Parts: sequence; structure tokens; C-alpha cells
Amino acid sequence: MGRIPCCEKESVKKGQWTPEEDHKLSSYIAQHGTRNWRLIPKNAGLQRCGKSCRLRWTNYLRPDLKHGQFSDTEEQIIVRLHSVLGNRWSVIAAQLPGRTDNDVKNHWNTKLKKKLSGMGIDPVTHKPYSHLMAEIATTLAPPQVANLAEATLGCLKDEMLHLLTKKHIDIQFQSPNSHAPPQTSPNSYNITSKHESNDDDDDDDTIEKIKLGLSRAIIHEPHTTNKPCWDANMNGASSANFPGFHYALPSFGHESPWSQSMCTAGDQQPQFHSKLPDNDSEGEKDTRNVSTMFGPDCDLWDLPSNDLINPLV
DNA sequence: AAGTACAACAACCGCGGACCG
DNA sequence: TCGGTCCGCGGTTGTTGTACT
Repeated sequence: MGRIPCCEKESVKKGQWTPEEDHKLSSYIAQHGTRNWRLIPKNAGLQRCGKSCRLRWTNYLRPDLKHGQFSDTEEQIIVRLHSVLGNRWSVIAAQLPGRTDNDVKNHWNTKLKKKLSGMGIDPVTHKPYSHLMAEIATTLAPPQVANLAEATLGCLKDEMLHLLTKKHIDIQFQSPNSHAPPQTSPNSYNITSKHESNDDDDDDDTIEKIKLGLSRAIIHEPHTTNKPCWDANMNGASSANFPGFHYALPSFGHESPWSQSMCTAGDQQPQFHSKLPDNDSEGEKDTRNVSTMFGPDCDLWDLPSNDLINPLV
């Protein structure tokens, strides 16, 4: 025996709600409350599924909802809670008055995930990508590590070029030995890009410089110590993308962070920091060590109990 | 001005747990 | 204890608005 449908699918309307429907639903709920969602659409004169009514009310019509932009403080709370709770949007939303789980989820998927990725932080684990790569590397045999490293370089390079040039990119790896397959640890790379237009010389100069810089960065991992130098100074460019909240990204001199971590796997824990908001002041933010907040043994990242609006179970 | 790509938001869907008789 | 029903959650898809070419 299957699950019975929540409503008769044929007779219910779907899609965007009209102002008239909103008014009907709001008026009915103002008078009768939200008991029994199944009956609400029928009694309110709506050709909608009860589920759809509930969603419309909880996500949009409820009078206590905030509809504006998320503040920096709200974003910080989401990131911090997500690092511990994962995708438990309803629990996270419970800490943000006026925000719904749908709001939080959408904001995470459209903005915060990208911000973290842009900072070199994996939005799923909240660890630096370099750290993840190091963890993966410890589980693989050296040849597999080499292949993984090369594949990752390719992905990163593609994405960086795409972001930087916003033009069609066609990248070719070329080994100095033309007979050798590209995956055999090339000593040099030749990056070429196809542009859809050549009418802007200045723009192309810039792009060429970017490509050259990337090529150099990819080719050489020279002259630095094996120890990553985690940047305790929070003024890096990456954090500028996330005002009010800072993961300190590792600084490896001229090396790519992940490649350095591959060489120093298990060697040193990153010491990254986060600026957290004062309870009320947006302007003044204290700095705490995130290793205690995001580490495996963190106690809900030292969050003072009065930071939480609702108890977390 | 038109077409395209992308971002943001709104809504839907299916599942699982809670509740109740 | 069990089955039926309802509600809430999280993932996914659809729609709209905006920027860019």
C-alpha cells in the first residue's frame, strides 16, 4: 500500500502565488490559525495543496519574516553552524530570527558556498582544500598522488583562467617531449587560450600576463621551506571577499597551497583564524583561533551560549 | 535591441519521523 | 504494537531578474 497523496493532484494549482491567493491564505490563517494544513486550502477557498499553503506561509507570508539581505553577522552564524551541523537548515534557521530554512539554504547555495570556495575552503568540510588534498594524499600510493595532483592542477588552472579572462579557454598541456603523454609529469606547460575577439589589445595583454603567471606558478615549486607558513595576519585578499568573517588561508610563498600540503601531510595543523562579531557591534570584531572552532574536537566552536537563540539538540 | 548566461529566489517533491486511534 | 495520517525537512527544479556580449 503506497503513500496516499497529500491532495488531489488534478484539481490543485501549482506555480507562483498571486497576491489574491496570498491575501486569502493570510486572512484565513489570521482568523483560524495553522492547524490542519490539509483543510486550510479548502476552507480558505484556495485551489492549492495543503503542503503548498504551508510552504507559502512559512517561507513568505509569515509576518515575522525578514525579507532583506543577509547581514555579515547572519552569514557568520550560518557558516559557523554549518561547519558543525551540516545541512540542517531548520536548526540553523532557528538561530536566525526572521529567516526560514529555505532562506538559509538558498543563501548558502547561491552565495556562501561560493565565497568559501573562493577562499580556498571546502564548503562541505570547512577545511582548506590544501588540507583535504593532504589527507587524500596520505591514503594513496605515490603514483596515484602524482596523477591526482596533475588532474587537480588542470582543474584549478581551467577555473582560474576562466574566472580571470571570462573568455573561452582552450588549454593544452604540452610535454617538452612531444611523444610523451601529458600525464607523465611534464616539466613545462604551454597554456594557450582562444579568445572570441581580438579587438582589445590591452585586454589581451592582461590575459597573456595572467597566463604567463599561471604557467610559472604551475611549473615551479621552488625555494621555500617544507613548512607551510600559515598566515596569522587576516588581511589577505581572500578575506576581503567575506567581510566580517575571515578564514586565514595559508601562505606558502610562491607555492600553491595544496602542493605544499601534499609534501607536508600530517606535518602541521593549519592555524587559521576567524574574526567573529561582537554580539551587537558590526564594527568591532574580536579574533579567535578557528582551530578550536572548526577542529574535530571543538565544542561547538566555543560559541558563547548567549550567541544562540535556540538550544541546539 | 536582442540574445545569452548567470544569480537569486520561490516552489515542488519525496522521504522520514511524530502523532494518534 | 501497528497502520494511517500529517507535518517538517532537505534536495531539487523552475521562474524571474539582471548583467553582459
